[in-house]
This record gives sequence, C-alpha cells and structure tokens, in this order.
Amino acid sequence: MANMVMTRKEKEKTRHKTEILNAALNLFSDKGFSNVSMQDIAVKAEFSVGALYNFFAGKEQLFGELMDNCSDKVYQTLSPILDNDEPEGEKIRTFIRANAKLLEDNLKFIRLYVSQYSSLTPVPTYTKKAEENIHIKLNGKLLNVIKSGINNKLFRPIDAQTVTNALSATLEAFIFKSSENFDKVKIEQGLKNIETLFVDNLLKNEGHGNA
Amino acid sequence: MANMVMTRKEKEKTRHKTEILNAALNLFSDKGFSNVSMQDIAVKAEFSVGALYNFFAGKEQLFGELMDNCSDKVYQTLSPILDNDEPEGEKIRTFIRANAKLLEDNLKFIRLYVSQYSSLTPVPTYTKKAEENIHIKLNGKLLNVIKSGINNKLFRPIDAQTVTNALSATLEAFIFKSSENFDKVKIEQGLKNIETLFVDNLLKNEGHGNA
DNA sequence: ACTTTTCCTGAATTATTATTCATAATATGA
DNA sequence: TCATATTATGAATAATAATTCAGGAAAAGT
Repeated sequence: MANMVMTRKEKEKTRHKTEILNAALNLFSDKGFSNVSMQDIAVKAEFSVGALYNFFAGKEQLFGELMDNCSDKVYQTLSPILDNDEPEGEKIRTFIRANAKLLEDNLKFIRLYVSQYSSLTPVPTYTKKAEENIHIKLNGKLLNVIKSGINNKLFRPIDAQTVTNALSATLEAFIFKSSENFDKVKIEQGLKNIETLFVDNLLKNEGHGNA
Repeated sequence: MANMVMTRKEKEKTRHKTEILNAALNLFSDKGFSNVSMQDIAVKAEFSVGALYNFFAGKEQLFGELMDNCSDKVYQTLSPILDNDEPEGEKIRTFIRANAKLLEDNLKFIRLYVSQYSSLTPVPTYTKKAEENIHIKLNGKLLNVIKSGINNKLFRPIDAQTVTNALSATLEAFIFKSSENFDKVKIEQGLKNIETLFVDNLLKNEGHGNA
C-alpha cells in the first residue's frame, strides 16, 4: 500500500516475501501446484521451510496470493485498453497485440494463469474465484466493445457473445502454447494473424464506409 | 482384441477392469489426478486397494490407460467426419455439431481430456504424448479441409492455420465449459452459433456462386 | 472331495509432504 | 553491552496416500 511510510524492516520483509513468491511462481508455472513441495520452494528461495510460514499461512495461501497477483497483472494490463475511447476496431486490435507484451514481461505469470483456467479443482476454491472474476470481467468488457462496434455499424451484425468467446479462447490457447518456448517474432506474427482473422475478416463491416 | 475367443473368465476380468476404469474416470474428471487416491478409486469400484494392482501397475498407469481410451474415443468419433467426401463446408459443420453427441455420450471422458490439454505436467509424460498426437492429427485434418475449401474457392482466402487454431480452441473452451453442467439444448445452440460464426461469417466465400 | 490356480482382501510398510516448534541467530533499543 | 523482540532454522511430528504382501476366498480342474 503506502510504500513511502514503510520502515526499512518492513521493506525488507516485503522483499523477502516477494522473493518467496517469485521462487514459487517459477516452480508452480513449471510443474503445477501438486508437484511442487514447500521444500522445493524453500530451497529455491534460499529460506528454510519454517520461514515460509512466517509469510504465508500455508501452501494453499501462498498459491492463492500468487494467483491473485497474477490475475491483477493481467487485468491491469488489459482492462484499460478496452476502456479507452478509441474506435472499437482499434481497441480490439490493441487488445490482441497487448498479449505479446504481457507474455514477454510475465511469461511465468501467464503460464500459471492460463493453466489454471481450464483445470479441475486445481487448488482451494477461493483462489479460482478471483481469477474467474477477472476472466468474466474482461470478457464482459470485450463483449461490450464488440456490441458497440456492431451498433456503430463498424462491425457486421454477428452474434457478439460467440465472437467474444471465440476470440478469448483463441488468444488463451495461443498464449499458453507460446509460453512453452518464448519467441517474440513468432508471437507477434501469430497475434497479427489472429488480429487479421477476427478484425479484418470476421468483424469489419465491408459494406460500410470505414477503413 | 479378439472378443470372440475370450473365455468367460477373461471376459470377466475385462469387465472388472472396465469397472475400475469407469470409477476412476468419474473421480478423476471431477477432481483431477492428484486429488484422487487409490483408496477412493477402490471404494467407488467396490474392490480392495490391492485388487487395483492386479489390473494396473500403479496409479499413473491406470490414469494413462484411461487417457488413452479417452483420446481414442475422441479420435474415432471426429476423425471420420473430416475424412469423408462431402463438400468442405459440410464437413466443418458436421464436425462442429458432432461435439454435441460426443459430449452427451462421454461427458466425463471429454472433461478429463480437455482439462489435461492445457495443464502443466499433469501426469507422467508418456500419457500426454498420445493425447497430443491425436490433437495434432485432428488439427492437421481440419487444416487440410480448410485449405482444400480455400483452393476450391468455397472458402475465402484467409490464413488456414489461424482459422484452424481458432476453431479448435473455441470448440474446446466451449466443450469444457459445457461439461460443467450438461444442458443439451444450450450445447446445441452454442455449437450452432459457432458453426454460423466460423462457416457462414468467416469461411464462406460470398463472392462465389455456392450456397 | 481335494488340489491347484486365480483372484481378492486389507492391514502393514514405506514414502512423501505439509506443518509445527524448540532453538539459534540476528537486529533493535536502552 | 545487555535485555528484548524479531526472524530464521531444520529436525521432529502428523497426515496422507501409494504400494506390497501374507493369508483367505472362490473357481477350475482332477
């Protein structure tokens, strides 16, 4: 919260916590929740097992915080794009392209985030909640942009919900696949293709006078 | 294999094995691999824990067989559709619609199958292999159908690989979501929307004389 | 009916891990 | 420098769960 009024000690504590979360992120995003032990995390973070419990009530809580951070990051990056007041077509293009940067900066985060989404009871329920909410919120915004584009006759009159779902699923699958071995060029090319497919071929209203 | 030359005993053994696999399927598709114990499976199948080991070398092998069956089912159902000699547009429509029946008949299977696909090291590697192959094979066929449709000018000249990925991801996400609470009507409606989106709005070549 | 083979049972064994806690190290403030 | 408070350590504890196996039941063969 108020970073300025933190004592040195508090800052140090925060830093330690971040280090642990970071170690955990690397492990979880590689092997998944069940295949990582507190030992593993402790070793990677260069703390003792016991120390972890000074920062987190347990493994699930640790994972929970991680997922929350992770979801926030995704939301903070993507949500403003859909909220600004560019033309709908541009919003969607920017939204799609933004995934490249998101992936570049937060490879591990994204991998974990996406992997959780279509998994069966991965971890305690409460965690999944936050993530799902963000998913739902983002998809809601996307839906509105598409509806609005259709109303403005920028887009063709097609089923907005179905396009939204399709775009969302397509992006997610692409992102997950790309996170296996990161290649900036390929990612940008792939996203460009998705952009062309959805905006130029599917949405754009040819019959109308807009480029 | 040769069901006709099986002794009564062999048939019985096969039946028992199937019962165990079925119990396991129900549990795994609900909770995922790590959250189901051999105990759980034994109880549900009405066998003792020990008995399970007469049929399977261990938990991972059991899961492996399940996934293999599961993948086969998906492949056997969907692959012929893409192989027949209807016009490309019809193939794709049929392919999309086939997911309804697949889901109805094999809800649990499908749920498990899809959940595994975008998960991190779910279970031993060898299992995922089979499943990925099927995925790759199906997507390859789908890609060929779309390419062929483009060549025949039935479809618009768009990037075939990207459409394939998009359709595949969209279907998978829809199927996974639908498997949470099965509703035949909603599923058929949803698939119809996907069909319209991909075939009528995206692929179909309006400029050409085909319906 | 008896022997042999096959299959099943479930308690015991073994492993793995999350979690705790007494102890030690370190930092803080007088 | 010494007493106090904070934080870290890692061995011990407690759960959970996979796997094994000695012994028992059921079926098959004689």
